[in-house]
Amino acid sequence: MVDDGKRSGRPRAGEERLSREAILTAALRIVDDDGIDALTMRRLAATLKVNPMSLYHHLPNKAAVLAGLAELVFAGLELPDPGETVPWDEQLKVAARAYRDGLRRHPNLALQVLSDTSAVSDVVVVTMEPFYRALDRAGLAPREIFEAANTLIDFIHGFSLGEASVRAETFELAPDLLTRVRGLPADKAPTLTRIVTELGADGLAYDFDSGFESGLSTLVAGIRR
Amino acid sequence: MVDDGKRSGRPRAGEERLSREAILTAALRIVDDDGIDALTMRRLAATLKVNPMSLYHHLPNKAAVLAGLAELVFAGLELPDPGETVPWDEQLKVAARAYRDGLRRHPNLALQVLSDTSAVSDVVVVTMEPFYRALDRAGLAPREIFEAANTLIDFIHGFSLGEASVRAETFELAPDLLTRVRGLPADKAPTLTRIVTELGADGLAYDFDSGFESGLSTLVAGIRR
DNA sequence: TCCTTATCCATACGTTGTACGATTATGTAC
DNA sequence: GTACATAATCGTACAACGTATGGATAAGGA
Repeated sequence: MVDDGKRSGRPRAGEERLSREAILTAALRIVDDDGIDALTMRRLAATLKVNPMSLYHHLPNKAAVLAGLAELVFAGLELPDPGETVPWDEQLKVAARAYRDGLRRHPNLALQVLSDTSAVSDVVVVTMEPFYRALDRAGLAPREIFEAANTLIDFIHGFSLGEASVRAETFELAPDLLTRVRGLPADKAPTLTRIVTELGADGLAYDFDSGFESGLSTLVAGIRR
Repeated sequence: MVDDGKRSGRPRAGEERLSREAILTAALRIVDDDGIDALTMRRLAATLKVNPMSLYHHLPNKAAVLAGLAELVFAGLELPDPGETVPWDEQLKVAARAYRDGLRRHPNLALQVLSDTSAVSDVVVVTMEPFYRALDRAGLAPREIFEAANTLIDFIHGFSLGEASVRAETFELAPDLLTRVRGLPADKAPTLTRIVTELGADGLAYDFDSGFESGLSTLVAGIRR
């Protein structure tokens, strides 16, 4: 009989191998490395060198693990706030860029994060303060602040979702769109066809960064009235 | 031995019980009724009174079923285009509202639809033509049309995602936010705290429709420069 | 007629989430 | 100390899942 170090009862004080935090950290690593489908309770337990059932003492089920991950990502968001050193519109953009960057750090989690309302709303009210501050400085009424912030957040969410999905498939937008449009009957989408041919392959080259900046500018311009 | 009507070989001509379309339609029904997790190959087969393995003759795997559903939803999107009977900004809004409505018709699929790039891009180029037309009428340059359309679509996606998630949990935003904010240390989010108290419970009452309209107006104003 | 291909079914395998109960240590009350 | 509730872990087991494999039967072209 070999003592492989595994013991079956409660570990001695200070020797606990598990905690909610440790589990979530390991889970985040798995998801970041190998995608959300790679996260199974068994694999998670294995990386923690623990029996799968031990996880259930710290988290009630797998859904709670996923929710915990969303929470983790959101808690890790720290939006910088340059305050009054810059105009309000720049202040708003800085926060928006940081928000996007935070989501982008864990692309495999984008879906989970963006759709997990409970995790989101717990932290989001504090996280979004820089948005509110900037919009307040812009002179908006309370209700307008609220609505403008929501609009901006929705844009970032939609953008991030697209960015995460597309990145996940290593998808080439420009050439794909070109061939797609060329395959269309010309009268199906005349305006699109004209735009694409006017732009040509080079002009179509799209990158996410400039797409994001463009959207941001449009939104800020709209908020300014 | 009872003949229960089941026969094990190829069905006679005209008696086929399956087709890609029939499978997807049944799948959509399951998802709409009981959510995405309720969609299993076994249940799908059962509702079609067919052996689970029969599905695999028409679709290679479950992922293809999900992709097919996304495709179905997108194909069902028909954006009305009032054309020149209204100003370009109204034309844009009409298309945007229809797009949102289309997504809202299958809230349990929102995630799948919005993250399935391949299904999306195949149909989306045609579907979005009304957007391009309206933006063209606004006098934008080709590149600007492209960017503005993307921004608008991203906003709708983000908005729909939030709407679908929240609806799925029958979540009450206003009272929840109030209690949440009241539980905060007052200096954690001063601007938010001030806004919320200024608005009060009534002013906070939020409904998705007006939130969407507000975002739409902001975006249109931004596009107009 | 023969042969390929299309459609459906039966069986079976590996993987998943997790219910249940046993085992051992901790912390508190006496 | 002794007793006991509670906490942390492990072992076993099960139902449900996606789907690989292969067989049955009919369709349709050669």
